[in-house]
Amino acid sequence: MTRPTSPWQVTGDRERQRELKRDAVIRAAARAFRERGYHNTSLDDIAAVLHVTKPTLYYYVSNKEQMLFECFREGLGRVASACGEARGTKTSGRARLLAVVRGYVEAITSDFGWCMVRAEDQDLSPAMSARIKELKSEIDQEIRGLVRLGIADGSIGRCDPKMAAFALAGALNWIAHWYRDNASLSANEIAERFVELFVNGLAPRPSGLSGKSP
Amino acid sequence: MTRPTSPWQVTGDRERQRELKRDAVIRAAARAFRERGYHNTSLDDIAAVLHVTKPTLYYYVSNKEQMLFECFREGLGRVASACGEARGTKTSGRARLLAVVRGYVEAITSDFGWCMVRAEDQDLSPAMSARIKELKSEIDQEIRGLVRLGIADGSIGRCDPKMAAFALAGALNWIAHWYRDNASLSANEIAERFVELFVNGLAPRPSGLSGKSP
DNA sequence: TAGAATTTATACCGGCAAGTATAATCGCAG
DNA sequence: CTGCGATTATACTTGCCGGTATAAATTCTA
Repeated sequence: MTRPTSPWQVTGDRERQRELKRDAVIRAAARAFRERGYHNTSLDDIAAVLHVTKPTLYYYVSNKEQMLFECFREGLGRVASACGEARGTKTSGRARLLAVVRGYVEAITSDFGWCMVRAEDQDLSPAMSARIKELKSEIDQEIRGLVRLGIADGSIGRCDPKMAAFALAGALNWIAHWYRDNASLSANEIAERFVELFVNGLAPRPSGLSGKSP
Repeated sequence: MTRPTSPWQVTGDRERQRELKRDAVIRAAARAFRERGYHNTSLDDIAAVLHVTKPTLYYYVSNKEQMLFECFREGLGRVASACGEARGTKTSGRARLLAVVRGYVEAITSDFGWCMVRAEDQDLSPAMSARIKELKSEIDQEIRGLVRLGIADGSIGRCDPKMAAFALAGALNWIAHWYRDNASLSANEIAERFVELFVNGLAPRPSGLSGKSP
């Protein structure tokens, strides 16, 4: 019911262009939000970065709130797909958890890291807010599941999966507060150290059997 | 140079009243911010909770920004004093760290927990923002110091103190995101589990010598 | 090259909320 | 009860910013 008959699919190039521009808008928004915060960023600011004017933004996005939503989604989506990949592999619970951690750090240090964790879902409409909560909850459940799996297969010691998931996610999310692009550590290095820390804990280990079980 | 001569100190009751009311304003602000976020909270909202009107608030506080600042300070101050107490005791680095964790959880689950970690210092004037950063940095340094101390005295295993402090603080700060007053776990229980987790790590331990060294 | 669709800009509206005169009250000392 | 400081309320101004009506420019198709 759009476009009568023959040239149903446009040049294809036009659509691609549009998509790219839309992505650029979302990206610019994400960066601006990270730097100044959601409420301290005006649409004019975002437009200026792109050398465009405000109405142009509205051509690609329906309103400011939706920009935030898309940023949320982009970031969370990356973590979710890391979870998905981990589920594919058939290694131990601990190994899978570590894979997720790597993907998580990657996502959190991206442009969308800020939105992912520091943006307030209060700033979203109830419907969008609910959707975000849902996505976050899925990730949380995924992590808890991996911890439980690890406990079951013996690759992780006994602990409260819920608390472990909270602590791990908290430590990871917090990276968004202190990470800077020019940081001394790369995303991967950070992931390695976090893994080391969470696996071995702070207590001194009787050296030798540090942590390479299943 | 205020109040000529004799009754320098007023009734004392008057001053006390004022102080109490001011505290009530800050508290109300903290609660409102936590529920709706800083930018979604109007001064009229805060005033309404106190059954007062907006100008009354200005009698106790110079502007909205200062309210946020005071909330920040209150929360951070509590953590700082936990650090101070820990420094008093002469126990192992690990024991002191655990004491700090308890105080930290207490602070983060208070009314000021939200402001402490989720409020954006972007919303503060450069001067105030700088002051907050300073306070946060002091706490961070304190924690790193305890980790180093623990490593030195053998109560903590070898690790990167900076990363350990980041991970620990992150996990703790994140509590502000999920903690609800009616939660099943009390602040103290949360602290215990976190300590257990961070001390022992996720890897299974050869049972027996779990973690009660110096 | 006509003209339709797509893309962008100019110029405006409206509302909300921070902050502020100004004046009315309240409570206590004399 | 009287007058002065401390406290609170009424009613307003002001600026910002999200959102939009409208028209111009650009690009593709035929």
